[in-house]
Amino acid sequence: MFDLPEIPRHPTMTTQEYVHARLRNAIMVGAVQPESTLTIRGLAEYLELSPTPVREALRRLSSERAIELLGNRRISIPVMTAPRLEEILSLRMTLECHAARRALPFVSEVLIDRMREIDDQMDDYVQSREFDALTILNHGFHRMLYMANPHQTVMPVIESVWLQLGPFQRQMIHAFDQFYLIDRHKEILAALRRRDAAALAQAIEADIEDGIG
Amino acid sequence: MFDLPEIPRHPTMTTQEYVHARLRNAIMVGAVQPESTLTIRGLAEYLELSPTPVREALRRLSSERAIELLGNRRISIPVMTAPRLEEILSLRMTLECHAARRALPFVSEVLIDRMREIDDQMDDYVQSREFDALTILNHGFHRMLYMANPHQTVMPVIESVWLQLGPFQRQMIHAFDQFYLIDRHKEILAALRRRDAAALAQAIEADIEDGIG
DNA sequence: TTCTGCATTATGTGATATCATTTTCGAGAA
DNA sequence: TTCTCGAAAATGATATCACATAATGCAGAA
Repeated sequence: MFDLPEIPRHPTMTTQEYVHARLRNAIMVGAVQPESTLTIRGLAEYLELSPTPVREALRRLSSERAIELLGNRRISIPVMTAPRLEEILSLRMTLECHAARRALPFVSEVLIDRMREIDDQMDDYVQSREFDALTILNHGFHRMLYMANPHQTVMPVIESVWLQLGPFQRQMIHAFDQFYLIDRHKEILAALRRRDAAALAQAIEADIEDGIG
Repeated sequence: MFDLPEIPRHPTMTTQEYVHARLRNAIMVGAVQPESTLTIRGLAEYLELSPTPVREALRRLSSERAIELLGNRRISIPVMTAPRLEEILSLRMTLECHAARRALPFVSEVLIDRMREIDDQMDDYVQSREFDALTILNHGFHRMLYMANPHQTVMPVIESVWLQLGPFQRQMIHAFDQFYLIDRHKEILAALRRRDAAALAQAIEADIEDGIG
């Protein structure tokens, strides 16, 4: 019925945080099918814990627009339509360009090197065809840039957009040739080294655009 | 201790939804002081209901970044600093310009007329100095424009940003002369009538900029 | 076979109980 | 007076329970 990839649970985590993180990860990498029927009690039984923390985790995911809590006892992954996909990708471009532009003044050579390391790791995962790990690394690559801005407030919003694109992650990442994505990352790194805001925005837009396939 | 403005409760609302709506409204109009100490049980007692729905509402508000659930049993309104305020306002400009640009093709004369009606109402509330209602109406004015886009996905994000600015709403709205805000609305309406995207974005940026005071 | 009611089951919501931790606050020491 | 320590109270997290309601499935009719 469910197949939620396991994630490590740190001892400091509350049960609700663990459920949230596990569901979030599953949705993000596209492991939850849009047509799967979710119930609070069903998930609680699957995870072997009480409904209370599950309900709280689901409510949070609903606020992050990863799922929809319909009034009639149905929980669903939002249905994707062509206009909605276009809308979300457009929002993603706007947000990530905004974040990149405002992070640029805080970007150091050390940071660029660390981003390049992630990109190198991604090349390996492309070889071994570990797509879920690839998705996580791709997000990590972008996150590292945007988080350079110590005052940033946009990161949670971007994460929410990534979540909304999650159910299509596997389709996109399978259907599409990965080399484009990687090349765009190289363009992003080059723009960062030159501290070229315009080129950076253009590279990020192209990177996101490629995701459409 | 608390003073949460009452709101109507529709019979279809769950308790959790009611608590969320009431707290959200209170934060949005700036009725919750940043230094006020919130507890789940304290709020539950004040609202005369059990802690369960209160905790769920608080978690949702935390996901919307209206409040922060600190690990050590403290719930707080995020502290505002000058760089954070600048960051949030910058994000608000980016988001609302994006939303406006993408709503413009769907804007009708009827919609513009309805926006003008809200603006007229605002003039009245300025006279009677009903600032909380003015805040709600101002949001309604903007929301009506952005929601014209039937596929929009950005509105919840903008609402989240409004929430984060909530604790400073009363300060801003008191300290600042309202006529600027109203004038900017007139500029927005004029740009809409001309279907002038550039002027629209400029007017919205100016409207948000004025909020700084 | 297909549709319609109705009894059964499943589900979400909210209240309550319990437990581990943190906070609070006062007594005694410095 | 101010600081330290520990007992008492408060708090958050989770499990469980009760209730209303929605979904399900089966029996009988068409």
